[in-house]
Amino acid sequence: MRLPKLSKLELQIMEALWSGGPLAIREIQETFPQKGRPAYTTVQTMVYRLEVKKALRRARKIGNAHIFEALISRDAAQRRLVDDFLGMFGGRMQPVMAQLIEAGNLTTKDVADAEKLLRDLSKKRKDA
Amino acid sequence: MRLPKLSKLELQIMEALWSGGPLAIREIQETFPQKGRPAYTTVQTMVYRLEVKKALRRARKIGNAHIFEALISRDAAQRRLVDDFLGMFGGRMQPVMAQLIEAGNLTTKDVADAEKLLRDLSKKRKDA
DNA sequence: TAGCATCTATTACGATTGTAGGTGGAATAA
DNA sequence: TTATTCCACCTACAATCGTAATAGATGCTA
Repeated sequence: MRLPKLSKLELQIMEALWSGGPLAIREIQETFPQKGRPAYTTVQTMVYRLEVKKALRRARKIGNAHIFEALISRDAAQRRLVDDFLGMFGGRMQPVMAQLIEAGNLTTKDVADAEKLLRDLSKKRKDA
Repeated sequence: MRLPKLSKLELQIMEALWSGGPLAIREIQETFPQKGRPAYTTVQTMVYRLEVKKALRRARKIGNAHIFEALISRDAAQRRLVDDFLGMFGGRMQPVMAQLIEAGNLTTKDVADAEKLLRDLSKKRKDA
């Protein structure tokens, strides 16, 4: 499993590490909104499981608390997520786009940005 | 659970019903490619579970075999799928698009189509 | 009608995910 | 130094999913 599959909660934990640097479990837990915040031990359990999956590791210790850091990149994790998602649609992009647009998730600006990104990317690929 | 969450396999089964009309379990099973086709009873179990979730129902009987039909629309199911997916990204569209494009999942044509769809849609909304 | 093929219905099991309690040890505050 | 707080570690458990076997009923075929 080069790129383990991460659940939503696992992703939220990874997100804390990606954007907040190495953190202790208590700190990760506190990145969740008070409303509906999971128990300390719940976060702990998920962190341990992420450790088993080699998605993160213990970087050092402060007092008796472990400090964890991400081992896989946000990009890699998201890539995996997108792949799985597309798999749900049989890999066909068209219905996905249609769905995004009809549900109003995709704005004109998003599409314009996408266009620009595509242009830049194809240019870069030509250059290389 | 107005819109139950469907797994990949469940979606594939629903897909058979959506595109193939009411089907018997054997028929659903045979829509899977020979290579890696799940056992008859595996499909059966999933169909039963979809029945409990009210995603499909027994429409009638032929001989002693039940014929199943979809109760939820492909659109509704996909909407749910997209929502969950966006939830994984914290609801932010931008990283999703970036990911799709960088992974090469999104072509120039896809974006052009999206643009057209957006235009048509905003026109329709203005008209209404 | 006897037997084979086919279905239904039930049951089981391992993996994953979300949830968290309990126990004991370490750090800190008084 | 003692009491309180915080943390680590282990254990548990229900729900969901994928997988399928088994047993019993039904229908078709020779």
